[in-house]
Amino acid sequence: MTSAKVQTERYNPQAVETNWQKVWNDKDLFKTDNADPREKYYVLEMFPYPSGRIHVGHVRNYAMGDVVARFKRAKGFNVLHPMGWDAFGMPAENAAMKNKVHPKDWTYENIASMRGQLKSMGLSLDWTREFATCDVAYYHQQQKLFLDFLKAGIAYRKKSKVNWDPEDQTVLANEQVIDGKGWRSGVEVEQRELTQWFFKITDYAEELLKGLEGLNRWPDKVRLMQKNWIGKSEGMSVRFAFDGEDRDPLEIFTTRQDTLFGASFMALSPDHPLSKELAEGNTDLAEFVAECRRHGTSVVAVETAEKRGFDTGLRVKHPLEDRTLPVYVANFVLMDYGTGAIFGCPAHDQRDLDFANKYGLPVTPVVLPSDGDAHNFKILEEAYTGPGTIFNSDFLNGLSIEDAKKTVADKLEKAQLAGAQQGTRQVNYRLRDWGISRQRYWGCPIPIIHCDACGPQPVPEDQLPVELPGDIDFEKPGNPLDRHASWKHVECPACGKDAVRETDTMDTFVDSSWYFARFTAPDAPTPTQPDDANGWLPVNQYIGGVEHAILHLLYSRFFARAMSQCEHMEISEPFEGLFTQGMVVHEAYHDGQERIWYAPAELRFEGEGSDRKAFLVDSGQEVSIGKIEKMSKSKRNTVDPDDIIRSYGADTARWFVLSDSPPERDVIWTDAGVEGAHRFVQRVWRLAQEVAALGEGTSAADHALTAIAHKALNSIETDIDGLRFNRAVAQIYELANGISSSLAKKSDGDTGAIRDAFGMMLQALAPMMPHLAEECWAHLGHSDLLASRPWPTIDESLLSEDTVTLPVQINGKRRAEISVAADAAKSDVEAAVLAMPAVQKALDGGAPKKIIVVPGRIVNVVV
RNA sequence: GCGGGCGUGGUGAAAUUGGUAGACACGCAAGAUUUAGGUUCUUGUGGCGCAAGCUGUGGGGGUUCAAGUCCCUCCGCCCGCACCA
Repeated sequence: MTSAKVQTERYNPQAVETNWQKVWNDKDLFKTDNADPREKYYVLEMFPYPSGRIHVGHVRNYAMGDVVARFKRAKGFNVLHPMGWDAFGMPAENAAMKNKVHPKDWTYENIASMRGQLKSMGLSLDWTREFATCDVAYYHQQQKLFLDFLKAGIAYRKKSKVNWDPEDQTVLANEQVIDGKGWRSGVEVEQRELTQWFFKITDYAEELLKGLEGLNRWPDKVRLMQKNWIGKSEGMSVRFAFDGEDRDPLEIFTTRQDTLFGASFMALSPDHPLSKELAEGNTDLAEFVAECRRHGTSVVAVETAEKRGFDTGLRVKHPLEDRTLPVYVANFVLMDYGTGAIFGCPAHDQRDLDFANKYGLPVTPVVLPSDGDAHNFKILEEAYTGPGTIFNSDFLNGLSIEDAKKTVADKLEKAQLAGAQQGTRQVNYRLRDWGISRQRYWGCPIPIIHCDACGPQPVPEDQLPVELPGDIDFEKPGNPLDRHASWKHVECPACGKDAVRETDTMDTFVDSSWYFARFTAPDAPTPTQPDDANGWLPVNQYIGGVEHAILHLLYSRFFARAMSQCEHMEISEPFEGLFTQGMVVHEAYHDGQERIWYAPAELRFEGEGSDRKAFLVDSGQEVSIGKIEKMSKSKRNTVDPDDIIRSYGADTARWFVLSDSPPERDVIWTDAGVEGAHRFVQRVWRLAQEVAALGEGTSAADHALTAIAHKALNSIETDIDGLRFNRAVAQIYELANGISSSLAKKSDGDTGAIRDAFGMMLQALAPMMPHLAEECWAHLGHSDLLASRPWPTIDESLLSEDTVTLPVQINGKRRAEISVAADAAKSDVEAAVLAMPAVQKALDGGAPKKIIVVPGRIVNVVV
């Protein structure tokens, strides 16, 4: 140890962080100017629901976004990095019912405290663009959008089956129904027919599907999930004429028209109009239909349900041969897919086979596997769904499945031309229209007035916004808007007679389907102002949790198209790049039966590894250390970011969530990890003081440390661009190690190189630990702000070495190394390698069988 | 059931996409500094072995001069969808 010890003081994050936050804020450093001519870059994290407190998942999400924002700013982009609040929704109403606080007050108070928490993280956000979706100005625009959609035929009303919670007296979304029971009330959910507002997302099914192909900066996983959700299947609709009945033909949808000769029955959904009609005159059938309805929704019921049916006695004619098929009502046929009716081909569909076996219907195989024997191929308990050749099928015999599908489709379509109405090619999607009506108070009112004489009328534009009333009571269950004494009673805008407002509000997913567009124009009178939106959209980098892979992201993609159709903007995709980050998880502690859960702060720990034990601090009682799982209030395994920021500072928290774990993977929160992160903060500060104490020195451009710094910055740049923050962090550690060892053995003349390398390290650090970097930068005597400094220019000439060390393998095992010029010819390398003693020894006087030289990589000698 | 992903030291993980497996960090061990603890610094740290060396990326097999990476197969874990005709 040759260097004189520099007396260092400890870094005090609390004072330093608030100071720099104030400096940045006073200079409006992160306020975005739409007129700025530089290239635009829009980075957005999924905006939070104002639950009251931020959690470490938010910290991770916003830290990642902030790294990108600060880095892109340093790279010279005009960056938009805004923040807002997804503020409508049930929790506010639940709080109102429980604590007698108005949802509005509850929400805005939560926003105020969460805003304070986010500000303490030192995020480079443009706070002037902040809004909450419950702001009247925001939902005003949303109501206008709704009316535009209505005019364009994108919004419509229809009767539909919904999940109705009789306790809470509201409609529940499918994901709010758990095992057939309401997620909040725990009461058995009923199926009700209600008239609801829908968005015609199905009109965009094909576009939404095609658009996925172009989203190459989205995770494959999310694209695949959306593809499956849209669920395109190509087949045909086939019409079966009734035998001896004067009825319209029975229309079914199939993707397997090639197996038509194997058909042995028809099956209707219990909800099919024909089932309902027949049930009216048949009490047994009516009973069967009612029973089917009682089952249905819950996952368990579906899994275990036996295939059951009811023979209606009706018969239809087979479209391709001279025979008839019985028509059943069956519990496994869904009304809301296809036409609600199917033809059953037991040999090649497991459900149909189970059904046929139960009711003694014929099972005729028509697809023969390549190793099958046409005379002995039998289907007993397991349907054959694999590839093969068509047989037992008249004119289709010998064709492949694909050719048979085509032949049948052609034939039935031709028959249709001839007036026989037999079939048409058809594409079906699993995707359904989006029902947006919710019987709730705390949401965006649907701007419609119902008049007995004129029907539903849009609220005229000059009467917008339809504001939520402030005086509201939550004493009784049901929709408070509907109960309100005066709010809903209005005049019909068309005829002036007494009429009532629509009292349903919109699904909160509507609010989050276009908020990214609202950020682009801070004071826009229209939703987006096309000029601004078009310059900023699509969002260049969107970051959020994978739990929104389907609904939110699909709805937003739909909105981008629908809003473009209504001329609010001109884009099809809202998010050019998407990154789904992993969760922050933590051990959970319980009483052994997972009934009582304990917070980490209540416990002390003893031992290591498998001997590790946890005890209650108060009583000393031992508790069980449970699984590492998602932080949740109910399991009490949450960590409050405020505590971390108060004791270690925001930079430590940011550094911890960016380190170690790849950002798409879950990260385990541990105290040791946080302390490790904090030690690095202190170490950087010590380095800053030691470097500052060096004083000015001459810069030696050819110093080894200079090359290390340029290489590090170069790969950090690539890593941040690819959102591989954990690798960028590792690079910074290596650079810090390089600087430390140069300091330890410094000689006169190095000081300039050390100062320069440390400065570069601070610039690399700035996107991740902005306060610390800024403080160190100022400590080195700089008068400008690091936060507004451009990213350093990388000297390309320092990135490559003149000589490289190549591993030398003999028969694929590493036996030696050799130093050669980086641009050495293959033959020279070969000669040098062959002259090596280790190689000579291995060759034992002979010649090598083969020698492989991969320039800059490796040499392998095969003997 | 269908679809997708993953499996690397005591731990979190790297590996330029077929080219030195374990970068970086945590932990651990030994030593130094400190009044003590923490901090800090140095050295070591996949396993076996005194060593030369051998071995090693869930198991087995294959392709290749060369496999964590590609192919086949089995095992285990995770996620999504789920009677979608």
